[in-house]
Amino acid sequence: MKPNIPKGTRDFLPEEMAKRTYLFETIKHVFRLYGYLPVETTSIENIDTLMGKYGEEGDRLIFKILNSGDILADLKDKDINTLTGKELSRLISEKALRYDLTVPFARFVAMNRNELTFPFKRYQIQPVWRADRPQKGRYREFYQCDADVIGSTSLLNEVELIKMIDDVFVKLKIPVIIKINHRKLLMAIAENAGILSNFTEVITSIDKIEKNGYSAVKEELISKGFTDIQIFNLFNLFTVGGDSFDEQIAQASLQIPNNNLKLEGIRELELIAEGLKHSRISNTTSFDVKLARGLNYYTGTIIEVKVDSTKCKSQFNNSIAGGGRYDNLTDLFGLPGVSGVGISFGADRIYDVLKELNLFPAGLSVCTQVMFINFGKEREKKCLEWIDALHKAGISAELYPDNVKFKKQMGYADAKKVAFVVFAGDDEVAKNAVKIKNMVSGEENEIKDNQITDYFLK
RNA sequence: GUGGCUGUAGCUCAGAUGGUUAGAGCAUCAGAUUGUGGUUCUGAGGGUCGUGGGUUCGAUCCCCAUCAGCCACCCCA
Repeated sequence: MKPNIPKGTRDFLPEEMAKRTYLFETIKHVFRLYGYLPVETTSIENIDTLMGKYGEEGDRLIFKILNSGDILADLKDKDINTLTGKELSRLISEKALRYDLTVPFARFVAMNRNELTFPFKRYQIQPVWRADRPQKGRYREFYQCDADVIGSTSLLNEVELIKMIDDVFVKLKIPVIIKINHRKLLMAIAENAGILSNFTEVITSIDKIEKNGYSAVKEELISKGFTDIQIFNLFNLFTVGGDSFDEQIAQASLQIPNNNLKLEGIRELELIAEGLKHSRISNTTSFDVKLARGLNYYTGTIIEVKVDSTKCKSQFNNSIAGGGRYDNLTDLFGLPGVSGVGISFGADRIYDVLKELNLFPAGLSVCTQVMFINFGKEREKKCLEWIDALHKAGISAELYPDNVKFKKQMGYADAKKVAFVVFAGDDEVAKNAVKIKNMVSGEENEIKDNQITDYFLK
């Protein structure tokens, strides 16, 4: 059969793995620096854990796992023709691949509440799966790198997470814009426009203003059944200007009529702005009333990160990190009153940007330091002893496994970018010596065979 | 789920108004070079031209269908 992998998935070669490891280690380093602890959760979740948490579109994109066994036997009492697609799907699929790391984490917290000390700060780096149609910067299997604080309503957490985003992208040398908004402000706007009851519908439309413009979004809202006057009232509140984060919040505060939601939202944003002032953020932070984010579970601060195309020549337009506060997620798993806030780095998209901008440091791939040429059965034994000594000294070394012609062995060393090749053939052994060749300079040195380890430790 | 573009060697791509045996570069393997790689030279292997059907004396090329990939929308990391 032809070897193939499902669309939207990828294998990684050693060279790519070296770069991915660099990326993951950079992010992990920041997570640890701020006191976040690692956890992992299962790849497979019960389907009920995931369904209904992400919105209608999210549900559609969940990868479902077909029940094992004879599916028809399980259905024998049901009339397939009277079932809806949804009902049928429930009967033949009880498990699914995780769609993100946040919802499984909420489930994890609710399950392990007695083992955890709150506020609990965790990081998690694992793949997630989405049954989306792949395209540029969009994969069906990709890694998320999440950091969340759960069990604390303090806005210091928001400040910390934004600072962590900044730290990561400073380290990676990617200029970014960190966009910030607040769901309560959006709700206040929706309330003032008299459309709060359709909030989630409005949200997804608002999110498109930045990309598609007001007129396109207006059309969409009309098709969703909103009236001209409602849309007018809605858009009227979206004309916030101002240069700095502070000014933008102040302007929004003037623009949006007072109600409880608005006052809370503004107050929280002001506290975050205050905290950020003392956090020495390098990248641009920007308040954006039009930022909405499609995930259902956010209730407070929302954050989205994009490449700052004014400061680099990146064409990458997708968000590369995102996050926000969710007040009721653990509630769905029987643990009420525990608020959480978190961020998620999209490792694969960040990888694409690093590649596009040529920002990977040189010399990332780790390779064998020393390779011994295989001169046959008699000579192998001594090589194994020398290699053992090198390994004990922490130097990576290997013996070519077959006694084949040198061209082949040297070609292997060359392709694998081995730094040094050691010759211990008849000529050298007669003198209790070995010849060491530097594969970069081509220079060769003959040394006593009891000094091999010292030579490489130098 | 909706729309557009593309399928020729392991990879990147040529190709002819429809006409014998479908090419190149890179990669692979072998030899020049039985104790020296990255350079060079020589040679070799590798293709049911995505799949199925139609038009035709004849299709890799034209038509239809189908599958796959890419891109955009939707949504998101």
